Amino acid sequence: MESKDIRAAGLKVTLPRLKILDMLEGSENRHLSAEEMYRALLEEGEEIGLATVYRVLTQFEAAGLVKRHHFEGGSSVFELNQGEHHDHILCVKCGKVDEFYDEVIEQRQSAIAKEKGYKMTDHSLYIYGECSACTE
Amino acid sequence: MESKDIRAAGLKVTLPRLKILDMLEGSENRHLSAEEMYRALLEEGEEIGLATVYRVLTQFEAAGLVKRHHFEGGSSVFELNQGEHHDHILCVKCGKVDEFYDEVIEQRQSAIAKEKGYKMTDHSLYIYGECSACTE
DNA sequence: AAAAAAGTGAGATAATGTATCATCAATGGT
DNA sequence: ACCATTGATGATACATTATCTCACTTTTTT
Repeated sequence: MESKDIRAAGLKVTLPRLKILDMLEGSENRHLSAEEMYRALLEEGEEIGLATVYRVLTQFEAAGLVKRHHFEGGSSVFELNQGEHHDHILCVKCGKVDEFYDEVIEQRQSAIAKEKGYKMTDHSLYIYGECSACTE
Repeated sequence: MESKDIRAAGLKVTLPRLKILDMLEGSENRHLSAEEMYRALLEEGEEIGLATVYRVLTQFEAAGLVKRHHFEGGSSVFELNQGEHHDHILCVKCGKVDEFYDEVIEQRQSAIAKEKGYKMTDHSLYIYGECSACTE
């Protein structure tokens, strides 16, 4: 019952918000763009405007429910924020996205920020390449 | 004499191209957006169109003369590609950009790509934070 | 159930970047 | 140095992604 999460974010529980959360939880693809969600909702027969999708995702992001990523060359994608921080590696051919977490990299990043006199608030690391399926 | 570089890229040596290269070489700020360069050129009295700035920068990028970066939240910025690869750490308040290179991170990235079955072609790492000047 | 508060959808608008095309300039052979 | 060829330019139209506006609707509160 994800309506709890919505309420906890200080937002009213509305149909668009429930549908969007459902979609992020239920989808095969953990990383969806606003446009993709909008089209999928249309196909389900929901009458939800694109502006609403963007608006809701931005609110969810502010509330920490989802994470927004700017992958190279395209639109932003969103994924459920389920605790664990991770970075992304993606295939430039087929668009496949994998996740990883590397403690060494995390530590080096903190060390670098400190060394340069920055109070780190965020970081983004994307590795681009060709996945095994596309290389063959 | 940077006209050599332009010629080596298979491009004709034209005034817009020279001016843009000059600007990238001479600027205090190593990281400039197309729009910034366009406005600076206007102020210098050059009659160079914005489309030309974008076109030339894209060609320079293809030729390996410049690197394009997509920092969070804004437009792309360009910097001269002077050999050494490096990553960026930037201040979310004042926009300051610092560069760094960390061998450990580079190695871990390669290792992760291999581990996940990707042939790595590129990667981007941005650390965001507040610089020492802005923290006070 | 009514009032107050917040959310919604359609379309306008913004921001960034690319494509088109008539005109103009740089290069290379003479 | 001239001129033909090839490529480059600038103005503007267009494309894409995302946000803003506002009349109307839905939630929530009372």
